[in-house]
Amino acid sequence: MDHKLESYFRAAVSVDNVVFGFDNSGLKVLLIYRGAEPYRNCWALPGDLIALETDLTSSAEKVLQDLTGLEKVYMEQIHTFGKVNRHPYGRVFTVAYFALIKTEDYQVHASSWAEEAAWFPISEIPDLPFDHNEILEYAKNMLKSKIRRQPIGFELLPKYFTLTELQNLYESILETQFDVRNFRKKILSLDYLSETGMKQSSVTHRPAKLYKFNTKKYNNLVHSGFSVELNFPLFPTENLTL
Amino acid sequence: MDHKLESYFRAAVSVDNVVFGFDNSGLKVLLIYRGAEPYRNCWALPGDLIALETDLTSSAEKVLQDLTGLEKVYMEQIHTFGKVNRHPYGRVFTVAYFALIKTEDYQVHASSWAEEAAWFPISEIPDLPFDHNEILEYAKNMLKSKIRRQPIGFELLPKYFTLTELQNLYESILETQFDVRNFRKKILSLDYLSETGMKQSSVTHRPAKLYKFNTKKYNNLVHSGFSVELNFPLFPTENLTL
DNA sequence: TTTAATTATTGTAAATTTTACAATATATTC
DNA sequence: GAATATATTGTAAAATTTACAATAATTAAA
Repeated sequence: MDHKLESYFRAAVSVDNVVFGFDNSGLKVLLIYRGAEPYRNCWALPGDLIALETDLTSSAEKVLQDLTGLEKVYMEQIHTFGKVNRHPYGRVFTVAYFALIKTEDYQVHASSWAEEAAWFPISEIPDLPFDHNEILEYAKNMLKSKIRRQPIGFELLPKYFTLTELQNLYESILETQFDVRNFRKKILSLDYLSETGMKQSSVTHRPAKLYKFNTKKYNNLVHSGFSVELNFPLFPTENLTL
Repeated sequence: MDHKLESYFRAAVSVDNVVFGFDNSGLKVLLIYRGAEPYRNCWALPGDLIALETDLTSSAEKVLQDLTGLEKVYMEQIHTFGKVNRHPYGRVFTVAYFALIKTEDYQVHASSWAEEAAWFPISEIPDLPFDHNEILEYAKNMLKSKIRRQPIGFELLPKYFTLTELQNLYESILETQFDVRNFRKKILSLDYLSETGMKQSSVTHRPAKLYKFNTKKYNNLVHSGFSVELNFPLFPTENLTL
């Protein structure tokens, strides 16, 4: 078997990141305009081949940092895609990650391998090269399923946010609507939000209270074994099945 | 960059399967005794390097089929592990899968690269080579989390089973206990089990009714958008947080 | 300063689900 | 038929979820 061993060591592995952001107009995904072959001059997910001396996790973080300049971002591995012909240059497996970033903290960097970077509304994603559309679908489903079980939504919001913003975020991701009173009751009952005492300013109507995610409270809850799942549906019995 | 391109194509990718089985004495994992280097003469997860002409998914199925002779088994990708030094022969990424099999259908095959194969109780797993213990932890958590949301438990049981067996299965996987009455009410209310009209035989006590998983009912439920999550806790408020 | 416009905030009763808890039924073996 | 062993079932209390609309706070305009 030893004489065959080297025949296995001719694959490449890449990471592809699905970077989600959120603003008042909804959920967004960051795409780059490829400046290099293959698929030069196409919008695609930010990704790169992995250097053999770099850990998988580090590679994913590096791709994101090169693109956004952000460190310590919420990232999670989604799935690995490995069809034989998914890459024109050879056998390339790709490990997909998703990342959640606060768009207000983000500065566009056109990085080495990207001529441009831009936010695309989740509902207006163009045809992407490789299997990137499939990866994006996976990422969307994972986000949907994850936000129901863990308070990751806060990674997409500014440090201080209103309950209305939070509700909009949940509604965008889950593609459904919630009753205002029930949503607030539920999210506050989970007891990991804190009032900041501050209010919105420069709005032309009653300003909303600003809340923040209370990491300490949350960790205590999790540590004490409390379930922090958000039970849905909360409104006109929408059916959410995974 | 082209002159560097080939430097990326020197990785290998493997699949490692965590194969779960279940019998009256609890949850089991299938391990093989390695007959080849590296880590010859160690118990390890069944896995193999991927041939470059084989799709990722097919490779995972092939490893399992070589080992068990089973096709059309419930399999799902868990996670990909890619630390630089996880394999002594070079840069090897491994994609971990878990599989659920009905042990009664299973025939032990000592396959090409395995001298032996044996079931290990989930609580008695030895030290494993590579990062296999870590992979197994991932798999256990995934199974725990998945069985709460999808009726995959049936993949581990015989075609016909009793509610007591089903409860034992859930209790083994979730490492908790349920009240008999509440468990039955809940699982029957989900309405994807059918009575078969048959009963246990050759037991020395009141025989239990045999049920089966009704795929048609289940698909209808899912299709009609019904949630088939099993809400826990069902018993002395055990705290299950993910 | 009043009015209009806009969004924020809050309570409650009904329905549903979950929980806690133990007595009775059905089979085999002796 | 008595002993043994497991299977099966109901109900009331508690908790959660649901459905539903009036009032509050701010700015801009009149």
